[in-house]
Amino acid sequence: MATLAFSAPNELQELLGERLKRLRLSRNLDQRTTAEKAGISEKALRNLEAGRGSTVETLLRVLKALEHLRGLDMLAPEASVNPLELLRQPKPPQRVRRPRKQNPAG
Amino acid sequence: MATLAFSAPNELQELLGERLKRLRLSRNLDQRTTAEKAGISEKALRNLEAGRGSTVETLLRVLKALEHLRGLDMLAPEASVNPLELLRQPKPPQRVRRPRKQNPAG
DNA sequence: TGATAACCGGTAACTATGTGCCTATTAGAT
DNA sequence: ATCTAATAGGCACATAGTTACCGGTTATCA
Repeated sequence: MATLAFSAPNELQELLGERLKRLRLSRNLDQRTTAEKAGISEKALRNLEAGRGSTVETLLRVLKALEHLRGLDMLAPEASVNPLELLRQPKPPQRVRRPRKQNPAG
Repeated sequence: MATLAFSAPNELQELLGERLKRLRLSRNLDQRTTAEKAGISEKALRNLEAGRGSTVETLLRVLKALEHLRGLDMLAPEASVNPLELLRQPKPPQRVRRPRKQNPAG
């Protein structure tokens, strides 16, 4: 591990790119085929793999092309609500709730 | 589940956005604080959460702000090489390998 | 070792996203 | 029911990513 400790935005993009590339290689797909399957240009794929900047759409298309959409599940889990909450709340919160005011300290 | 079955690029972006929003709410963070912490504008965060298009950089910054970088680990695992391969290959493949030619069918 | 496909990176034109600002809606607390 | 902060989205301009094309490098096969 250790890699995630850096966590500067650019480093993270490069890290993600490297991993996607390894994922692609493990699928034995070349850039041309992958880009084609994803419906993007080879250059966009290269930029993604090099951590040189991409869009979320490009990322998702590539994940799909690599048949790794399960990664999305893990990126942000479907429901991360506390089971306890479910018992009390009929519907999930739409906003963050903050106490309205401090006690006016009388 | 089921959600991932649709897998049209736009649907996926919206799905990802919804999940990120739920993640943020589960952290009890509002958009302003989150955007600030991530170093992006509130509008960019709104676009991300609404699945209206974002950059990978924005996504990663938000994940970091939500302290959910572990999601990246799972998105694309650090090393997805088959243990068996490790025994034979001194270094991981840099390119996809394809057989050069068919047998000229003599 | 030689051949060649896979990979890499630059540019220019186009398109999409980010930012800042502004107004409207509304969930949730009182 | 009322109040208000959180959320939502439009617009104009700045910035960043995508595409298509190019020539150069190099891993890997033969």
